[in-house]
Amino acid sequence: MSTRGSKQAKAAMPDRQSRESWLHTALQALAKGGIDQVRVEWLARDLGVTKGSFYWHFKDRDQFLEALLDYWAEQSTQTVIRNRSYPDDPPARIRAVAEDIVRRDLAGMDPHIRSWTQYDPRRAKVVASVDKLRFGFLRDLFVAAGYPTDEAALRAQCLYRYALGEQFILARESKAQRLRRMHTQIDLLLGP
Amino acid sequence: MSTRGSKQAKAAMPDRQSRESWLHTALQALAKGGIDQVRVEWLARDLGVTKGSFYWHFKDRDQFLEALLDYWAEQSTQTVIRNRSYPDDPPARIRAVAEDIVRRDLAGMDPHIRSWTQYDPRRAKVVASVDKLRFGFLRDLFVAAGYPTDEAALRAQCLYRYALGEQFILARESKAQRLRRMHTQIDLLLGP
DNA sequence: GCGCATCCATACGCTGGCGTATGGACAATA
DNA sequence: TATTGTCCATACGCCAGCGTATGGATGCGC
Repeated sequence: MSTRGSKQAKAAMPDRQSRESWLHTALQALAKGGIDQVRVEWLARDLGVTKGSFYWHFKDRDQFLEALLDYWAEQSTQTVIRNRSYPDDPPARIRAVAEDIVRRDLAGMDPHIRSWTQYDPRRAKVVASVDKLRFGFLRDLFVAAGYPTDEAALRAQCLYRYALGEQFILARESKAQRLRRMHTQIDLLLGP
Repeated sequence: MSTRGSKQAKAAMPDRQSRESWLHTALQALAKGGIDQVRVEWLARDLGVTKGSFYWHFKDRDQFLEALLDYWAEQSTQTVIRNRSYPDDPPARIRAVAEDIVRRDLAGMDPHIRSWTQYDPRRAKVVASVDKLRFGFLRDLFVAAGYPTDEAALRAQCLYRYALGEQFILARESKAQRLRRMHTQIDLLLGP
């Protein structure tokens, strides 16, 4: 889809570089104020350039927003997949992953993403695929912890929805509180 | 704050009536497309009137949005409080309430509300108060089911966050599936 | 040097949605 | 009937943000 390379596969860097910086800045803006904080001229100001750059890299705002959603999806899935030395003991592993979810405010933009995409089928599809991948990851953790697939799926769904809901509620609570609750929540899921 | 009555407390109806119809229509719009679907002229078209009416009832859009949030809070809390003949058996009661939460798409606008208000302290406060009330309601249900206060609070928080997360994910799943999962989720919470 | 491609600056037109000004339409009261 | 208050229609000014047109600036190949 993004074949802007002119001739061979020589150096696609200079283009992609700046293209990605637009997307990155846009994600920052989205995270802190929702989709209507993503304005071409505001991003340009943040980047220290003008709209001219934007309209060279992207056709228009709509196409940019599509790219932005894909970019978010890529970032999100990568963050899940990149398992950076979690413990081996399954329960401890689950706890570590959950802590990670809370710590990274990376997830803090989920509300905005979902509010933005919820009733647009094309966009909702992208979010759904991210959910699917995240959920699969969690479910495998519970499977590794010894639960049969159905039970594991159930508990993973519970945890995933809990984590999602968690982000939406507080916004004004300490991370310590969130972590504590998350732990007790996981204990509940790992118990019976 | 809304002292528009000119003389006595005779009939505040004609005014408030139309005022509320604006708010009601705005909530509809908000529910299906987020806060930037709430445009003065669009609401006017939906209502079959013109902006003239709007600016008679409200000072400007900002003040209207404030009123809208209050209106949402009122609706939400009323919906929770109005316990319309739930069963007496605590577990069954919890199940019934949870089903109610799923059935009414009333809750479907939570994502939009939260995305809209999340990083505005004044508005977040309103949402927090609604959360508090809803949560208290749920916690009391678990207390009634025999759990000590702490345990009850924990499980209520779990359920509340679960229910919240639930709304954000699907948007394209059948209600039957949602209900089934909600039930199994509650069984998990009522178990140990 | 020249030509060509990449990337951005400047300046402008255009539209959508906010807010205002003003004047009806209608009902109630006197 | 005249008056007053409530509610809405019409018409306009205004501006923020999108998109475009055009012309540098810079770097690379030859």
